[in-house]
Amino acid sequence: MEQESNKKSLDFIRAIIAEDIANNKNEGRVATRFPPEPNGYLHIGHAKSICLNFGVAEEFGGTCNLRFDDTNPTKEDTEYVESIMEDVKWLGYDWGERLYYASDYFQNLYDFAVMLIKGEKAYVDSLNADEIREYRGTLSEPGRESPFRERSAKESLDLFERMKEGEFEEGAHVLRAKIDMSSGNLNMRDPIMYRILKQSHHRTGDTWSIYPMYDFAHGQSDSLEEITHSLCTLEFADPRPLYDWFTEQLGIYAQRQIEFARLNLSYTVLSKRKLMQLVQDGHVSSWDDPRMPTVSGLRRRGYTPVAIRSFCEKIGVTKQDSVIDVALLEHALKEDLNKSALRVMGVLNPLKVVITNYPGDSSEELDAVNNPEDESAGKRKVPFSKELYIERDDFMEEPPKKFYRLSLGREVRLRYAYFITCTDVIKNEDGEVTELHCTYDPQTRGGNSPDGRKVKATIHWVSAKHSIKREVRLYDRLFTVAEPEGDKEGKDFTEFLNPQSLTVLKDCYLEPSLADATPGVNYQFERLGYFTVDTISSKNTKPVFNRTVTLRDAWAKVKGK
RNA sequence: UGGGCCGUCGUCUAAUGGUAGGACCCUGGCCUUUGACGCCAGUUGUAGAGGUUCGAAUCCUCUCGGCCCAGCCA
Repeated sequence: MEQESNKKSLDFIRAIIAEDIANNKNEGRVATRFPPEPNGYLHIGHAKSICLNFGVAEEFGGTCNLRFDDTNPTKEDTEYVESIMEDVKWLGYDWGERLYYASDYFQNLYDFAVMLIKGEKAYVDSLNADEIREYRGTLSEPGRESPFRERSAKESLDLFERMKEGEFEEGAHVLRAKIDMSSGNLNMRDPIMYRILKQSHHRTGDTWSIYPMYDFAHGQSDSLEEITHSLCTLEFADPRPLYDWFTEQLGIYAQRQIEFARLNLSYTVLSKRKLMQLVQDGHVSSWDDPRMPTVSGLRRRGYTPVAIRSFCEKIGVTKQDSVIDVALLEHALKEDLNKSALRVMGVLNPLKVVITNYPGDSSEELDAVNNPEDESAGKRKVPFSKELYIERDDFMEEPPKKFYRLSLGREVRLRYAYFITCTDVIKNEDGEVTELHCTYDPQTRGGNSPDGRKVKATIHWVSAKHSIKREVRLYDRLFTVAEPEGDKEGKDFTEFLNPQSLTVLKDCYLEPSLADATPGVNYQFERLGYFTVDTISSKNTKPVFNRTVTLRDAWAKVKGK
């Protein structure tokens, strides 16, 4: 088995790392990092990166740092730092002592900048933002050199120090690298290293009035932490030569950056801006709305860390732009939940059933299996009595050909209970079915008939007087189309929002064992799907249940045809 | 059309010059006290054209198509 798993092909990044180790590069050391900017909540795309970076470290006996890329104080906040740490931990990864912040390196970075100025590799530019853009040229035309480009090192140094002292207003000057204004790679056209920002930083407060750009911080941060393999998404391939230029000019440890494709998921959006818009425009309740693809949203929905990690493993790592079918995510979820979730019975759309030949006010308890996939989960008792609720969908007055469930005159099994036969259909003045009268066969207690009689269907139920009434929220995909972004006719992604993404059911009847249900436990409501207690809406009130994902429903497919 | 990256079943992803395989989805069937799960079977693919080679998804050339870059964001 071990040999087999060794033979299993590695993705291109793991192949590179394996080769580096074989060549004793970095003395065989492997060090990665997960470097989020604390300006928002983590989503499933970040989970891919987390699983990759922490996963690689685990597999190759290396380390993985958690580093906050907090170089822009205008967007960052400790609230995000905390949620990010919570999410990474929840996914099951541990950075141990290896918690870093780019802001820890502000002094190092400043010193690096001074070195480059002294070496005439950087200069203070006093053009304004519009002028800099104009001088940068275009994709097909080279840029022009700034009139301040040949400013002396002494003058630049003086200005840079005064920028640091807060002597100038935002935008008055920037520090630029002196590289090549005619490069085909726009990132090399004298990129900005530092800008003046008179903003309080969530960690350094008002210590600094200049802040390094990401491009001048990330590579050096990797270098200072001696990251061997700096894994990032494809859009960072363009500035890679710049990072390499900085480390070379500075003569510091050079990490190797490797880019991979970011995750796209069907029927959702994954850009921070768009997720923000969904929250701000009230299309969802919050960042952790159970319909959101954020880690916190998925967690609240009932996703498990195991499922998310398994998903990340299944999708692989390549450089190809791709859209992963959300069905694969759901598959990974169901695979985990099928093994681990406790089975219970709950009726979402109740229809009353009276067992006419069952003795009036008596009741009894029947044995039910908690998890057929896991014997150690044991059994429980479920109460049975004369009046029950069954699912409205489980009865049809005029059943079509392949409908196996209850109808007038037909016998079905109540799971773990008895065979019942429908004898009467009670309707109101509008002709709606309000109640069913059935008879039960006492010989079939537990669900089997001594005469070997078979029924075609087994349906779930709850005892009316023993059941608990609870609110259940049904979630569906947020968008009606697979790729809501980048519509060919230029429609905004919000035009594809699914108006049915949330259905609230107030009057659901659940078996009494669910009275103690606590958040964080996954249940399978038999024949319906997986559900979990909502963490937010269940505080100081009766628990509310979220439907995590439905079960496969063969009847729904037949019916649909 | 400057630079960078990428094209393998519907969707992901293997095959690193030697039988194009797996997963998801889908379709049948079996099993079933969940129309679940499981099991079995099946459909479908190397963007195109040349070239090199005994042999090409893989190497070369060209064509076509897609993604990213002109923030004092990351």
